[in-house]
Amino acid sequence: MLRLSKKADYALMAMAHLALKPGSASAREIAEKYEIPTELMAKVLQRLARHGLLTSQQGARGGYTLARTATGISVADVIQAIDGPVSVTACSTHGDRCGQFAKCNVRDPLWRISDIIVSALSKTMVSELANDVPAAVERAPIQIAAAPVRA
Amino acid sequence: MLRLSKKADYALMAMAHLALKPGSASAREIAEKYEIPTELMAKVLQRLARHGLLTSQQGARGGYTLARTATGISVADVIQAIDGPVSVTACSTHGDRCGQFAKCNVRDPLWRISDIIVSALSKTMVSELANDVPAAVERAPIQIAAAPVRA
DNA sequence: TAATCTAGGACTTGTGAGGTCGTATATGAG
DNA sequence: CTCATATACGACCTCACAAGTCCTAGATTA
Ligand code: SF4
Ligand code: SF4
Repeated sequence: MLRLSKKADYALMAMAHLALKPGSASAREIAEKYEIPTELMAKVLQRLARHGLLTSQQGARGGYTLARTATGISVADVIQAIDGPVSVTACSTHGDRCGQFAKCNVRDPLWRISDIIVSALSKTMVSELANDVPAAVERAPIQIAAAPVRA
Repeated sequence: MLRLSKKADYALMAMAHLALKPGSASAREIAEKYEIPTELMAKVLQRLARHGLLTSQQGARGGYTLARTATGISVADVIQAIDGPVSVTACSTHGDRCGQFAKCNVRDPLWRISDIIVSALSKTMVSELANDVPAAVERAPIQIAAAPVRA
């Protein structure tokens, strides 16, 4: 439960890889290194590129590069590029009202929890994935009202 | 993505309902009130009872009651009772090692995020779901190291 | 012009969530 | 006593979606 998709997982691995590696890397290269199905990795990278997180270079000797610096891309960015908006409840996105929407008694509290999660994802940058922070020493506390992140 | 299951959702609604209502309530009663499939609601409640979050009374005029006070049950308790341990990654539980486990470069950072999420869920009590806190005024900040909550 | 790469749609497969059914058992009311 | 109303629980069905495959087109370089 609350698990993120494999594609998103792959995406994060690729981003972390690109954050370290200078220059560009091809889909095949990354896929083989992490034992990810090549075609699937390609698709994931394409999506990241389409969402402006990566820049792509076509043709032989082509590949992908981070579009911004690794400190400027959050894992929330990556996840949302792959899986769409993060939503804890079925009702959170647009008018996706589940059958219980009208009578629901837990909607607001759950949205608040959702904000905490999105906030946590937004504050963790790809750079932190790459050079895995040694000990999470003194990180900024997550404040509830700190996330105006909703879609 | 990162959505919680419908069953968990139903469970939280039921818990919030029971937190308000004095005495006990039957599965059918709750199911009808929130337009939840009766048989499914029953199953969810049974599971909550088996995990010690509810006490059940069989037979006519039977039903369910909160086993503890609403301030003593967290939404993490409820979710875990229904869906098992909260895990952001496929590898988080026991030896559920996905194919990439060996070469994975994002495992640790993701677990840290997972801890933040679990922490948020553990700090929100069923009582807060019930009488939806007026404005989330001054809540304790979520600290990263604050969650020794793993399984 | 052949090899290598991205781009992207169409397709197949597998899994698990959501929901249903059937049956056994407990219990109070009439 | 027995009937209506509950919980208890396993087996089953169904269907959407995640994960993965395949195929074709177009860019780039050696
Ligand atoms: S049950 Fe309530 S919280 Fe869950 S999806 Fe429906 S409206 Fe949203
Ligand atoms: S890819 Fe890494 S983080 Fe994701 S499940 Fe596998 S081991 Fe865990």
